[in-house]
Amino acid sequence: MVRTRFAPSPTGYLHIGGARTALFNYLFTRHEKGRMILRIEDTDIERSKEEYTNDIIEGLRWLGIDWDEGPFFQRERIEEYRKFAYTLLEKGYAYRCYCAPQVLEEKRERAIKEGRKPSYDRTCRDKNLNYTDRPFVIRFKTPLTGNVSFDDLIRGRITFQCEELDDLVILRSDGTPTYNFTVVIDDALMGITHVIRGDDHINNTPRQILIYEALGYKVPYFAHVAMILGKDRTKLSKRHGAVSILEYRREGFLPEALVNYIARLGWSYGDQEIFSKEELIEKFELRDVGKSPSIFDMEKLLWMNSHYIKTLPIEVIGERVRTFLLELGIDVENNGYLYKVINTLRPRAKTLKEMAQMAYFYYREDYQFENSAKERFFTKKGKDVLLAFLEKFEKIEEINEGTLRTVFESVSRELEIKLVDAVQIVRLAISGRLATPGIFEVIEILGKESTKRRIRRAIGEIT
RNA sequence: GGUCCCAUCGUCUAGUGGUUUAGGACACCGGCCUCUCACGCCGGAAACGCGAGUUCGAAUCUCGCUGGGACCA
Repeated sequence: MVRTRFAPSPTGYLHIGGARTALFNYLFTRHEKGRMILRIEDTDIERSKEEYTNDIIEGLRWLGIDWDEGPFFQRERIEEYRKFAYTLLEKGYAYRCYCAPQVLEEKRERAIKEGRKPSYDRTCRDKNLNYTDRPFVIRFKTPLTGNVSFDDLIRGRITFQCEELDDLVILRSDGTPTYNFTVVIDDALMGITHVIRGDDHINNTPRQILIYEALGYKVPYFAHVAMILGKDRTKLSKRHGAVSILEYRREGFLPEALVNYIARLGWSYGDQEIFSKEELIEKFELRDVGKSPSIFDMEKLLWMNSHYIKTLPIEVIGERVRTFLLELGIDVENNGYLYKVINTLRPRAKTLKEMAQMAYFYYREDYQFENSAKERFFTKKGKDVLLAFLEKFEKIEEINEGTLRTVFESVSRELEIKLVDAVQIVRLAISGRLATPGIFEVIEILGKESTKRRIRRAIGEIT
């Protein structure tokens, strides 16, 4: 049975890159009908924060990426790692190293100056030292010769020469285990069969394989996914805008859009662009994941988001846009009126936040009139147009496109202005803006009384 | 600096030796629709990093170079 894990360090928010790694793990696992584990790698006490852990978990939940076991916290497992470090020591796969940090630092600097590789010179490797009164680290005994290779599920065979690897520290002098060690212990103990992670870990892989072998555990399959880069082609970081995935939620993105977008970043299925989650699970294969890094493109994400705004069931959009209306101080029911409003806004809004802003005038009559538009249309002539419109509008029995069109046409004919100008003046009066959904549908939705009040208010604005 | 990875339109990518005048999508440009803004529809511009080799034939295989990235220091 396939077992995977997503193992973030809570030293930062869940960003696009992490979310994609999680998604690929999730899609692969569900496709294979396996089990996915969430493990929080919080051994770096200095930099790990609970705030980040919460952000990661909430981000995953929001995206609909669920897991089967965990979250497990490495901080609670320190004793376990320590035990295994000593096991390696006893079996002769590791040794105590008493080299003082300052001495190591001096040697390193000298090596760099002389143009040699600054790796540990293995002073303590074969001395079998065991002083109890002096601080020491435990180092892994890397083979001096030979090579380590593995068949990456995305990249094919990757080989490293052992000479290039030095004897890495697995347990620090304060008794805390190091990253490359804890990962192996956990992946082995948790029965992980497929490690899907960012390709920034490729260089760690040979060291980890050596530890698996020393411990006698089966080496899992590895799949290294290329990084997601910012516009400047460097690793995505705080400089590139929205940090946490939850920031996208705040900005009015839909999780469906984000999941779809992220999935297509580095993975493809012919020419298809739009995938539901079920479809992704059905079609996702590691062999279709690309090898080259990709650049995050906000424009395409926005397009994807507007696609889902247009196509998701209206009740779903209604429920979600309510949050954003509430932020504008508008508390609404998820009912028929909202649905009418949404239907006019769907083709226009790229985000839910934008949709809420556009919807403001449908719910409130205290909207501001756009300044430049006011200057252009709220003139003496404009006032006449509004007065004429109001007079005719009050007389019509039923509000529909036909009757409204007649009103606009006669107003423009009588005052000798273009139809478009009559429409724009009324549009500005009833919404405060010059770009809105079609004027007829807007008036139909607002209703006769509200429309009249709005027109009168606008007339009052004109001096 | 060392190691490792990567390389098709600006961006995401299809393409696995001939079906390719290299396809789709975003963005961009033009047109249509039209009460504004959008949506939609139609059309356009836009790429195989360079150089050798293998082959009858290479975007596709091999090597080198160049460029980019990551990790370690």
